[in-house]
Amino acid sequence: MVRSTLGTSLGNSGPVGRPDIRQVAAEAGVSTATVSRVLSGRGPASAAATLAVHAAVEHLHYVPSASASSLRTARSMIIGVLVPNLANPVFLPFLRAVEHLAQRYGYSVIVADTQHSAEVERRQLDRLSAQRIDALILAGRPRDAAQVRRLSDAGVVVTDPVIFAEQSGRALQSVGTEAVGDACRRLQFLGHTRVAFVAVNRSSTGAAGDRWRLIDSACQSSGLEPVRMTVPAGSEGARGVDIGRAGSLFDGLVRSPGGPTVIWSNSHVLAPRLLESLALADITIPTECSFLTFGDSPWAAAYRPSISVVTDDLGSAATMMTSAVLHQLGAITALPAIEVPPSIYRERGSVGPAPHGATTG
Amino acid sequence: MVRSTLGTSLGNSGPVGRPDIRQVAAEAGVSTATVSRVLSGRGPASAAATLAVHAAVEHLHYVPSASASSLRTARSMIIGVLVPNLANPVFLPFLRAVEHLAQRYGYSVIVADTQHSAEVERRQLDRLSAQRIDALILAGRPRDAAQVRRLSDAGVVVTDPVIFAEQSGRALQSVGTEAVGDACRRLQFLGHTRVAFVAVNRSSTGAAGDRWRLIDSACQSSGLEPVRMTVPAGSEGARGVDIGRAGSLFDGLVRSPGGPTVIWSNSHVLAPRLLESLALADITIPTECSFLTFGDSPWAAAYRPSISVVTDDLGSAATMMTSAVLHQLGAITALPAIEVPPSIYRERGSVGPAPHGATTG
DNA sequence: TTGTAGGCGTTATCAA
DNA sequence: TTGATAACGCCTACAA
Repeated sequence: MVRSTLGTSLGNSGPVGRPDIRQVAAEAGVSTATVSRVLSGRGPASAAATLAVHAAVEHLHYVPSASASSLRTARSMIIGVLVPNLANPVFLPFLRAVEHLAQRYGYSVIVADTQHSAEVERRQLDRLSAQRIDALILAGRPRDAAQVRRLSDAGVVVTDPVIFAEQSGRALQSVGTEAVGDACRRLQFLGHTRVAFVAVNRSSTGAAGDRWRLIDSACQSSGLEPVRMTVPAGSEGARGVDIGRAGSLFDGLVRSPGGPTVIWSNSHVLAPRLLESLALADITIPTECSFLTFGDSPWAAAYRPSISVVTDDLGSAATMMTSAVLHQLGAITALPAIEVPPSIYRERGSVGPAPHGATTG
Repeated sequence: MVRSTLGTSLGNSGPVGRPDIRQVAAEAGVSTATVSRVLSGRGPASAAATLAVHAAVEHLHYVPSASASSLRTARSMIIGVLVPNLANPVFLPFLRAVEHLAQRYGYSVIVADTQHSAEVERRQLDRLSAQRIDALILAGRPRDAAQVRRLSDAGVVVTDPVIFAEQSGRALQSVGTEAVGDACRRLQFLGHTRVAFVAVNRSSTGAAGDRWRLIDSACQSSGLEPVRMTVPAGSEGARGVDIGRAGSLFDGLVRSPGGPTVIWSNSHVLAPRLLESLALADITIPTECSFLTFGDSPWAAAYRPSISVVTDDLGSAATMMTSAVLHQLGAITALPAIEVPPSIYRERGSVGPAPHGATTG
């Protein structure tokens, strides 16, 4: 009989392979079935057997193979998280929340960064599919809905994507709606008329598009004039915005009569670059121009003037999504009745009254 | 024969289970062995067979089970990343780099956040062990070296932890040494004498300890007097530092004769809180006190005065570590001869000459 | 170039 | 309460 060549590759004095459930059984003087029952907690086991098994496990440092278990039980105990762009820090609290909750219930988390590419997304989903993930948490809208649906059809628990659009009915998806309205009303009250929403020029679909629609409609309601601006995407991760160019852009824009009196940054990553551009153009905040951004952080609060934000607490959102997922997976019995954390408009020093005379169109 | 109850749970009209390699074989009119050979690329296969198999795969949306494959081949195609604290944004580029490289070679990445807890770490390592990860990347120093060694003994490729200590010989671990020296020499040149290194009060071992030793010895070489300060750890993730208290702390400290003229923040998360504290105490930077921090970001650059940093490009470090790992795993043949990206002292506006009269001890 | 068959480590069934 | 045993889906040595 060929015991396969695997694991025989090393000399007999080298590190011995991992212990088997059979070795544990032998050491404990019971059958493998008993070991399995004791360790999984499913099925009866005498106190004596339990003790013996645990002793053997300790002694041998036995850790059961997830592959074998998954194969047998058809549950991988893995949750996949599909992130549109891991470079964006907003996903860190998100990921963290998912990971914390997941690990508490014995699940592992596989991160898959789409890198804003349909091709990468396809491969990532294939990989997650291969891993037979029990659940998929979408931190952004997937490019290929069909592939996701296929996973769902195969029994994977799939969440709705976390997006910031107004049109969808789901509670988690409406994140942002109210706060954007609050911000717009407030800007209007302060005498502003024209708002420039600035996003990085990406392949159209994405959070920016959703947010734009959101802002657009909120502005209409408040009688504000929204303007959509894009800055070119630079090299990933480094300094993405050509600051000099953006500086002159703002210079001509903000100072011209009829120009916007509010700059609204689409993302927390973009904001500091825009702020630097404004500083280079010697535009003072909030006297000449108010400023706000999506996404909060200690840095935004520490900046002078401190930066107003519309923020979403993605961590809480992730906790809720993960709870729901774990509930569907049967890991949590009662779904805690937590409300969706509303997004918040947090006004700070960077938003002030519109500069005099700016209200004349 | 009992075909098990799994997969029979749903009615015959519901979503059908995932296709099997046997179904693919049947559809393609070949044997399972041929399917396996075609898909893995290992072993011969005729053009006709290859074509038929691929057609069947497309048609059935077949994705091979990683569990089964792992079980058989003893390779999980999973890389584990152990992070000491996912709340810290410095790990985002790190994680991103690992994930990008890993996925390019077919590996999935499981994130395990230690949450600065030995107990959580143990469970996380157990889980990673259960998943039979092929490699473990340590983004921080593990509490329990023994457990990690056991993984290593079991054949898992384990990296050295990314730490910032001076004592170790490995290139990747020396990240930080030079730059800290640069910063100290520069501070000395600017007339500074006393440097306060501020860290969050954690359970001693960690990057802060390593960095402290690093700074301590670098200061000695430059004739600077280092002082170690800690601020209490607050609720995780929220506002971790009691700003009011820290403010008064700095007030008494910086303004007293013989007090430090440089505040050096241990982390990029801590920095904005300290800055806010300094602002509350009306301490002006860099006139009254210079400021620098570990870890860079667009926000640090955008801050006024812009913040000097000692930064490490953990993304590049992660790329290197992952390359090395993939090399050891046999996924990459030739290890690219990239130099270790040296850490950099990036002086910006927040560091200036020592205030007059401060040099008298 | 292809097919047959056995086993990877675990769990669940069933009989004792 | 326990143990023997048959799968889970895939890979690969070996024979054809």
